[in-house]
Amino acid sequence: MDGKPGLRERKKQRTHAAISEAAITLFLEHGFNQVSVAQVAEAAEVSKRTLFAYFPAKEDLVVHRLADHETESARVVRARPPRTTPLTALREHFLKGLRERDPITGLNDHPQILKLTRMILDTPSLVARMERFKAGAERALAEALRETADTPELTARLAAVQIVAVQWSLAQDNTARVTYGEPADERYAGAVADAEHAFALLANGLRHLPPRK
Amino acid sequence: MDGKPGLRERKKQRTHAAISEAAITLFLEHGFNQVSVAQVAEAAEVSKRTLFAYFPAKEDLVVHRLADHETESARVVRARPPRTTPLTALREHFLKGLRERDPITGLNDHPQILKLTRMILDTPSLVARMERFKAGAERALAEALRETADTPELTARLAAVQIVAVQWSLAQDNTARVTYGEPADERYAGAVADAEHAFALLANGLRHLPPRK
DNA sequence: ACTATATGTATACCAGGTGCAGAAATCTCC
DNA sequence: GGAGATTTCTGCACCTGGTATACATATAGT
Repeated sequence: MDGKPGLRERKKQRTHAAISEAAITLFLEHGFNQVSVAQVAEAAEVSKRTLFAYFPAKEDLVVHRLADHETESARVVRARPPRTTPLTALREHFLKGLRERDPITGLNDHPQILKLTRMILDTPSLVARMERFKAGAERALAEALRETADTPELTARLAAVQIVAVQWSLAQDNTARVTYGEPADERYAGAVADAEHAFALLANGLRHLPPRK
Repeated sequence: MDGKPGLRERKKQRTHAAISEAAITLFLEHGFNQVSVAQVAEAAEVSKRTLFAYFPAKEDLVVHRLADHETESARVVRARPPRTTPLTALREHFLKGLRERDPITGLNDHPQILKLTRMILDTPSLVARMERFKAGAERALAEALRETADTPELTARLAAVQIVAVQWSLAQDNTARVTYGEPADERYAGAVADAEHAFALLANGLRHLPPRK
């Protein structure tokens, strides 16, 4: 598909990677707010102006790595096997993520990833930036539902926001526990049980929330 | 409860109101990003530093008016009549909001409110600020569910994020349509139908999303 | 009226982000 | 392989949101 990326293209990729690496290294060492973009630029041997040509905002130096995940749920729904409901496919995919300790599930305690996760959660501007990913994920998933599940627009959007919110909530819970010190392997069983519970709730609805006596 | 607010207290309230008013006026006239906080401070006849003593960030000049709504769902759940499920109480409350054209439902086309809404939705940093309200609403609602519905922690959190996400989605839809030019009174019937559908989905679950053939 | 305290101001400063003019590298075509 | 067009990088000045410091003013309580 791409026999010769061209020198220019390769150089761009290398610069992009260099900036990102320098940024993550510095951020992990001193904290996001303690490092200025000027310092990152200097460490990457690039001008501040160039840095902003590659990354539109300081926060993107960190979160651009999660860009692929934005459309992950949508892709899973589109690629689901025949006779499988979207929810089933998404549940299976999430459980697979837990098994594989995919950082997106929050169930990963490798020190590097743990530290990065903690930094993100402790930095309001980074959390805000993550929320925008959530919005993107909702849009993409709604689109996938509409197209592959013959679902009316409104239903697709409502289902999408519920699903994304629940996945996010599960991941946050795992992250919180692992961050608190619980080893991922110990948390695994509980994480699976919680995920099953969550997807069951999603499937069966909230009508069983008890009334006031 | 407060017989004598005291001169100091009253002055503070007046300053607060003056700054907020000056800000909204200027923002509506020229746009959020086109007006600097320095200009707002000058219009309110206050120093920049004082402005930041009253409002922690520029965005708060706009969104502080919605602060009350943050715990609205939680209050509704706590105050629900006997033998009423949380979901029923929330549905009734939302429908009442539609009837009364509560701006929080998106179903309000008064020019002032419409313009303000449009401005918020068109300004990324303001949208981000709104997301933080959403998070607060989720926490408060989860707490209310846990306490008044005898629901385990996880279930309460999951239910809360779903409910808040759906309400938000409904409001956004209404806002989009009204912003697009549809009069609120014309939209009303559709908004009610959509809300009923959304709460039914919330109650009954997503298990009926069709499989891939 | 007098003093402790809360509130406001002026000024200087920092960091993220952008606009601009020109230098340097890359590509293209001969 | 070199000349010119094009893209990318750079340095610099500049704007804005937000904070620190040090000082002035107004209020509250006696």
